[in-house]
Amino acid sequence: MGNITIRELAQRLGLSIATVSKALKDSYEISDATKKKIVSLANELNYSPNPYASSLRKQQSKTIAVVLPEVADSFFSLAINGIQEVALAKGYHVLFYLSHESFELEKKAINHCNNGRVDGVLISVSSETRDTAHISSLRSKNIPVVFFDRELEGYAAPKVVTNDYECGELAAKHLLDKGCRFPVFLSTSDALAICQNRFSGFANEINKIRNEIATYPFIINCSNDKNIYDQIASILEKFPAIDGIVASVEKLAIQTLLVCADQNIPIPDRIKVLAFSTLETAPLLNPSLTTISQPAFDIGKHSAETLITMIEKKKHSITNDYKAVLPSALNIRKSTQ
Amino acid sequence: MGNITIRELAQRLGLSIATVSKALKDSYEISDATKKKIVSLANELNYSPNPYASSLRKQQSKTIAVVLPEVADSFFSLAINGIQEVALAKGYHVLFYLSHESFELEKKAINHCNNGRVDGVLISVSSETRDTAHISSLRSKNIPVVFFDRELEGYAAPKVVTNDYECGELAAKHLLDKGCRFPVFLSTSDALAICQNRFSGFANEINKIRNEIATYPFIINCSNDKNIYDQIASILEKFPAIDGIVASVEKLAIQTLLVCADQNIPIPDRIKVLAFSTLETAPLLNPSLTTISQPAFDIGKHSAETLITMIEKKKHSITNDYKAVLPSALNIRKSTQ
DNA sequence: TTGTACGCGTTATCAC
DNA sequence: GTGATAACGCGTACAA
Repeated sequence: MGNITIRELAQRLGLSIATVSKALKDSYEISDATKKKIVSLANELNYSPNPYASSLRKQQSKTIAVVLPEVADSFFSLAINGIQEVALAKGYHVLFYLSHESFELEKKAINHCNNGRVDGVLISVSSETRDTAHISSLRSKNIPVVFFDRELEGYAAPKVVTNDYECGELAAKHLLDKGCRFPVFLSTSDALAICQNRFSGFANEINKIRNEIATYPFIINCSNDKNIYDQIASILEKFPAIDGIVASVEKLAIQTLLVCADQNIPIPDRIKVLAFSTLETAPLLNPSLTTISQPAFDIGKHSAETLITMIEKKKHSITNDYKAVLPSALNIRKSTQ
Repeated sequence: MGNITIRELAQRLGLSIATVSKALKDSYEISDATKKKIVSLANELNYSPNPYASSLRKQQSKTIAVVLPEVADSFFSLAINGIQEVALAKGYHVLFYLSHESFELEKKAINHCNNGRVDGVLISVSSETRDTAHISSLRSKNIPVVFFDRELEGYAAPKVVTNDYECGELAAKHLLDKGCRFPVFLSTSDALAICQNRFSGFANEINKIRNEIATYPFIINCSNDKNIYDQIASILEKFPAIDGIVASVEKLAIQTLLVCADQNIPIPDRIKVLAFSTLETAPLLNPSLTTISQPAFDIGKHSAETLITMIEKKKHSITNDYKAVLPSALNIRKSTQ
């Protein structure tokens, strides 16, 4: 509205629009004297260039989109911090879209990115996501995409992840070491690469001693977001032999602990619990929670750096098979003693 | 780039740009026949209008900014969910800026909003914020601002908050009830209205019985973000009489619990702890944590609704003295038994 | 019912 | 060193 424009500056100073524009960008073509006049008036009037006019002209928005399932989750909120740090440093703005684990919402979000609104997209896919057409459509418009954490197996794009397979092994080993005979892996989706990989590592270890172990479910999918609590409760009832749980994501961990608390299932005495999580309160829980903690901040940071490199270098530097693997750490606490 | 434009659609169909534009908006001026042709081609080519061109022309961006101190905090992450829900429903995009409790970063963020980039701003101020000039500058450009949770006392703008004063009273009453003689209030900033109000209520209760109580610090500011842990540790050392703590924000609560755990200070036996917090793990902590939990989601939701109402109704409906107060709840758990 | 033409605020090219 | 002017893609008076 009452916004001050470059044209107005020009008129007030009796100069041309072009001169003002150049002066504000400190072009060598403009004399120091007029530069000074222009800049000082601009400051005085608190002039700020209209970003959308500029975007339209330059065909770039200096904006990236971040599409993720949830923000009320310690992993994602830390990752966001990393993303924001890079964005701030490089002069990018950040648009957020939450999928809430819904494929439809994710598609909708991606479609908002298809028209010049953003220069690139950072995505951690929903647990429902199987199809990749929506993401391919970004590529067809030359909008770079980087996956972080929750990638899409088989889709060729740069990815920043953690060493999920090894951590799955580590989790299983730890539980077996601590005497578990019937550990089970709680998955949040059979399509997510992070779950698949974490489980593969887990299963690999379990299989080494499988003949010792009776048949019971190694993996259980808690897909429907609504009643995770009930699902976990019924699992524990149905398979009383279960003496170890690996929660593949934070939400499953918290619900597991709630179920055990409500049903007076002693941890670690009857069931040992290990969670993939960056929960800050893990050491304060009752009992303190053994976790495999991802380098969330660094994953966010590195993925944003990767994306911006692609945007600015026009993808020559980073290829679609680029994959950064940042290691997680096992933090042993009382829930698995 | 290879982006498909309205002009291209027009050329392919041998129509004018105006016709296409109108048809895509389902204008009554265009015949059904040509509408159909246009829409089907648009779909086929996956046409999506350039939002920045549209913003420029319409002088509105359908975008709001959210400026807040932190996202790795359960209150803010839940509030974000509320904001996003409304934004999605009303067709707005959301740009996030984190201040990390820094006034400079907050100013920088606000300055990005000063030029047509956003139609309105939702803000929860940093703990360093005292000056209001940066926010006034938004108003001078007719960009509506709504405060949520962390408002600025004395600055006339719509606000969505919780009943901080009453909750401060409630906190004090509860601790006194449970036998505390020397409860202390941990504040994160002496300038934040939420801290002032929570403390005022707290102090009001304490003062009722003040003559019974020796002199000790009723309120302590943990301002510097870096070493909150150390600050709390030294407070507890310096004032061993302290037998109750009210943590005014989540970060202070967690650090308090960590200090007590490390120093083997038994909760609630030696010190009772109550936190303003929406921590999902509060019931799972050791001991479970008594909280005053804010309606974070609803605060986010209502503030976004308020902002969008102002944007669309051009402020006639909502005045600067608008203030919505959503009540918090006391959840009594073991940390204060 | 459709088309012409202009402007939103910038940037970039080219002429002076 | 400075100034016209043409885009960028869209929306909308106003003609036709």
